[in-house]
Amino acid sequence: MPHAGFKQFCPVAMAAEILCTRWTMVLLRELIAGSTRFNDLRRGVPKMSPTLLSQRLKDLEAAGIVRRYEIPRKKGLYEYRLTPAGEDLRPVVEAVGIWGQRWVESQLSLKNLDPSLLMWDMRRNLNPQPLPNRRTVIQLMYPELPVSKRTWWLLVDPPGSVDLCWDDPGFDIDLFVTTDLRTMTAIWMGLTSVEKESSKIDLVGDKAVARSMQQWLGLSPFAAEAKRVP
Amino acid sequence: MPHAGFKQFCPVAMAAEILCTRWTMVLLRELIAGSTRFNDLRRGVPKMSPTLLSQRLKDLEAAGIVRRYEIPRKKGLYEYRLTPAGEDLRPVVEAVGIWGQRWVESQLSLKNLDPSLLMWDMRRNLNPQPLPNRRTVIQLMYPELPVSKRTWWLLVDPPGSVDLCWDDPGFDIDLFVTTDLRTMTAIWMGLTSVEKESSKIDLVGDKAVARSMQQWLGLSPFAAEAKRVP
DNA sequence: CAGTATCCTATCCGATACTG
DNA sequence: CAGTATCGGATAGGATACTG
Repeated sequence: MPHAGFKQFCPVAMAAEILCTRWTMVLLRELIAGSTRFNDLRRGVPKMSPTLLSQRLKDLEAAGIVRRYEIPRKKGLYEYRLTPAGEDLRPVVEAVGIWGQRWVESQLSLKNLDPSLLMWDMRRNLNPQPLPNRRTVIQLMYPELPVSKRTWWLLVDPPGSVDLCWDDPGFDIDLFVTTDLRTMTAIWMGLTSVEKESSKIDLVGDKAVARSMQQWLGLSPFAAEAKRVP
Repeated sequence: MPHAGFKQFCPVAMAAEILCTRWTMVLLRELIAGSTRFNDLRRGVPKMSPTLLSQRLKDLEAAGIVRRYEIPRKKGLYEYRLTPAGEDLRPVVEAVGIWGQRWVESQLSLKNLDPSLLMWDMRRNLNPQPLPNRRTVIQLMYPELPVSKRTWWLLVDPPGSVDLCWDDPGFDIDLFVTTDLRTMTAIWMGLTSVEKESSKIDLVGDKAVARSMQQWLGLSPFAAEAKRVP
């Protein structure tokens, strides 16, 4: 009988029974990063089937880690929110992420490029502060990708709203960024920098916005952690 | 195809691919607690089949987390030791254990009683310091258990050696402890104390050793973490 | 002591399509 | 939008016995 428990009273074992099932840690990361709606979660774990996502959310609910609420005055819309027990998983997910950033070889991570995921994360962490105090539109283009995933727009509306579009929003573009997905991902992960990769990045448009790119690009939460793998 | 990767460059996902497979977290706890030999590891994860243990150790080796050494001058004896990457997993395992101690209901943990595991852990964490400065022998008895698992002996030899026996070592006994496994486990986990459970524990022998039981019993590494489940 | 070898199956999971 | 329904298949892993 695969997947009985570990039969250990140890808290590590008990917790691992809940936390260390396939996809769970990744889903928790997504919840902790702030996604609450089913389809937002799907975006964050695109390779997970909706059936399994649904299943895992139920498991987490049964474990007291998330709760499902209907949004007030919106019939049929739901939110998954972390309970205090769920919030308290933040140190766990952080520890896992820090270890991954330190010890997993970049080559391996960079085998899993995914523009939707990257852009979704960039949207989440983008820092509007260095940008002009007006609506700013940045177009990112990865020429090597098929048309449907090639071009993306980030709309930044002061003071803090950031939107991601995969269709031309029609506004004037402040900055055109053209590069390859691997370079952009490596920068976002903190493995390199805009400056170091300047030969691989083409920036056209507002000089100030271009110059502050490394700043407004909010990097991965783990970007500051240096690689330790020998 | 079950069990491909998550296809995410995120360090949490990359790390989870390595760390969140079945048994791995529990095995890591055992390695971090200090077990190095194959059969010691088996003792720490008794419900894991040797085949799978062997498999996981190979996986961990491939991931750069453990290394296998032949013990010098002892042909055929091996040790599994954590690499720096493995040592750096300590914060991960700690975070998982702390969360488990805080949020997993005691009832659930205490469904997984196991005298061998408990005694093995008691041996590891026992604190000889409050004991007399001579060889001290403590007999633990769980009358409800079958004979083969009923009686255990802890041999403490100053300054720091602690042995566990499951056959009468023959020495004079300083303290006879008789209780039930659930009570002893709950105490060891920090869920209650020797004093609170005094009605369920029978202590016969050296008064001083009996009185300092709560002290020399080295508790679980997570015992200090208070339950938070509502 | 330190593992292999073998067998077998329960179950997890991926894929796809569909619904209120 | 927020999930369910259904299906098949791979495989992880449990049980047990055995070996140098």
